[in-house]
Order: sequence, then C-alpha cells, then structure tokens
Amino acid sequence: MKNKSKTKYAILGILTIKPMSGYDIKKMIDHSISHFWNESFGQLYPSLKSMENEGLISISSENNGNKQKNIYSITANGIAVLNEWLAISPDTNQIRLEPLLKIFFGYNTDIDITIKHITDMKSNFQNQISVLNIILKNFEQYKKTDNSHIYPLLTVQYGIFNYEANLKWTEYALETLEKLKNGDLK
Amino acid sequence: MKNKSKTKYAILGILTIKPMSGYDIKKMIDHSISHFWNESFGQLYPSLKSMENEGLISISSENNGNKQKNIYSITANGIAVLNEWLAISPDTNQIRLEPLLKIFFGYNTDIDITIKHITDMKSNFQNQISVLNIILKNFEQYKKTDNSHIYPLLTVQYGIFNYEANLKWTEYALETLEKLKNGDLK
DNA sequence: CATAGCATGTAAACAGTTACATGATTAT
DNA sequence: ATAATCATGTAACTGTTTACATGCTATG
Repeated sequence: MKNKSKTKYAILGILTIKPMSGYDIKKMIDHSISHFWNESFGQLYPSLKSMENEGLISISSENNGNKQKNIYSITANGIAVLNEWLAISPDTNQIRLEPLLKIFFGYNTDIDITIKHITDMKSNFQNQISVLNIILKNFEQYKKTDNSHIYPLLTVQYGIFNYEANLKWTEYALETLEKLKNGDLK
Repeated sequence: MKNKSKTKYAILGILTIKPMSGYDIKKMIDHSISHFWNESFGQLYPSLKSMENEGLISISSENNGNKQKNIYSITANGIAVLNEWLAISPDTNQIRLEPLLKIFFGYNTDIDITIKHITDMKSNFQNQISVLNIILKNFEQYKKTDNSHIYPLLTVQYGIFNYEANLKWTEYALETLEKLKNGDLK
C-alpha cells in the first residue's frame, strides 16, 4: 500500500490534452482543476524527472533564443498507466476544512469572530462561482464539435453546484448567528 | 511560516467539551467532525505528549483495575492558544478530490467506468446525508437548554447542504453520461 | 529600467499515514 | 473461547510545502 501520490496521474491526465512544459502543466492545473486539485512546483518537477525515467512521458527540448524549455509528451506506456488508474475506485479522501473547524469551536470565542469568518467564506464562494461561470461559458463553443469536453464540463458543474450550496449555507449561518447575537433565538 | 499543523487546535477544541483520553478524543473526532476533519492515532498521541510539554494540556491518570488511562484536560494556557488561533482568518485549503480527478480525465477511458465511479459517489453521499440527519435529530434535545450547541449544529448543516448538492450533481452527471452513451446528446 | 511573468530546479523541514506492537476488557 | 473494542504508543516511510537559487523575456 505504498506509492499513494496521485501527482503523476494528474500530470499524465494533463498531458493527454497536449504536450506541455512543466510550467505550463502547473498553469493548466491552476486554471482548470484547481477547485478540486492542486500541485506545487516542488512536487511537479521531481515527478516529471522520475516519470521520464519510468517511460511514462518523453521529453523534447525547445529553444527560443537563449531560453530553454522542456516539452513533455505522454507515451503509450503512460496512457496505459493512466487508464489502469482511472479504472480503480477512487479513494474517499480524508478532508480537512479549517474554516469549519473554527466554526465548530466558535462558542469559545466572540460571536463576531465567527461571523467575520463566515462572511469571508461567503465572498470567497461568490468569487469562485463567478470564476467557474466564466469557465462554463468558454465551454459553450466546444459543444457542437467534440464530446470529450463533457467530462471536464461535469467537474466545473460540480464546483458550481457545490459553491452555490455553500453560499446558501453561509447566508443561513449568518442569519442564525445574527439571531443568536440579538437574543432572538428560541 | 512554520508550525502549520492544525492537529493541536483540533485537540484543544475537543478538550473544551470535557477532559478525555486520547482514545476518546479520536472517537469524538470520528463521530462529530469527521465530515470535515480527521486525525490518526499516529498523529494524535505524539501531539498529546508535546502539548503537555508546552503546557497546553494537563494529564491525570485514571486506574480501572490493571488498565491505565490518561485523561487530558485543557489548561488556561491552552484556552488562550485556542482563542488566538480561532481569531485568525482560516487557511483556504488546497483540496484534492480524487474522484473528480478521475472524472475530469474520464474521456480517456470507457464511459461505464466513469458512470460506475459516479454511481458509487451517489450512494456514498446518500449514506453521509442519512448519518448527518441522525446527528441533526440528536441536536434537537439541546435546543432549549443551551445556545453553544449552535456552532456544532451549523457544521452539521454545512455537511447536509453540501452532500445534498453533491447528490443532485451525481444525478445530473449520470443523466448526462447516459445521454452521451446513447448518442442523445446534441 | 523595473516589474511581472516565464522557466527550472533543489534542499530542508514538516506533516501525515500505515503498519506494527502490546495488552486489557467486554460482549457474544 | 473468541472477537470486538478499549487503550497507548513507536518507527518507517511517504508526501508536500516552502524557501531558496538562478536567469531569461516581455511590457509599461
């Protein structure tokens, strides 16, 4: 039960879109799956190196003037490994949501502190929703040509469903806490 | 920017409920906050030891026959440290949801594999919802006596809001994929 | 000409899980 | 009796972030 890191599968998946540099892989992750998946450079570059040694990806250097860029492509072997992983039931993850932990123990502190935290969460959810809605709109153009866009689209919609529910919860929670503050709760 | 582990704050928070053994802290976490926070024994016991050294908690041994049990209580210092942490804006966390990653890259594999994964997610969400509804019902009895229950209650409702939205998403996603499978998508 | 972004990488430190080890008690 | 649960802990390993280091290129 070793080798639990999913980083290499994330990389393999991203490289099915097109060959890319490490920097571009990071950007792609940040711009397309960051609402449910994140990677850091400190994880990414060493992974690319070891994945090349394993034959999962191949490297080709590109020179623009003095600047060198490594372009990685997924190999047939890499595709096979990705497919194998895709077929396995995903881990149900051990989540840790710090904001919720602070709310749970909120009775130890001033009510306005919790109200502040939830207000911050609210505006954060609103921002996330508008970002995802922009992404959603960009998907419209693909609709006619290609069906493979459906899968990424579903994950965007997951995010929207989720953040919309969280947003409604913040409104409900703020109402409840305001009532508690004013002694209107019975 | 060191000392990022939140384990000790989770422990301090749990100990504000009442003095407990390490084993009981773990059980309490599993039964009350596990839908947004988890700890393992391997993290818990060493943390308890170091927290005692720091004076955040105090230990008193209890002997039932031959069995020894360490009961931990939060100290005044521990309460101060907890309060300090509660007032700081929570980290927006770097989430990693493996199921979503598999769905995003689902176009690389057979559609029935993705359908299976989402079907599993659906029944998982249904289970979570019924567990949280039972917990919710247990809260009813507190309502009249004490207002501090409001904070934990809000986190339960967060879970319900969330899982209900996720459940609806699975239904929508399964519909979409069935259409795609039958060529009814245009 | 300075700032932001492109581009790659390493090292240290820390976080966290899993497996192992041990033994008592309670319920079936 | 035997299985489940109570109870505490350690060690090895793995995973991950953060900070640091370097230097180029485009833009205002």
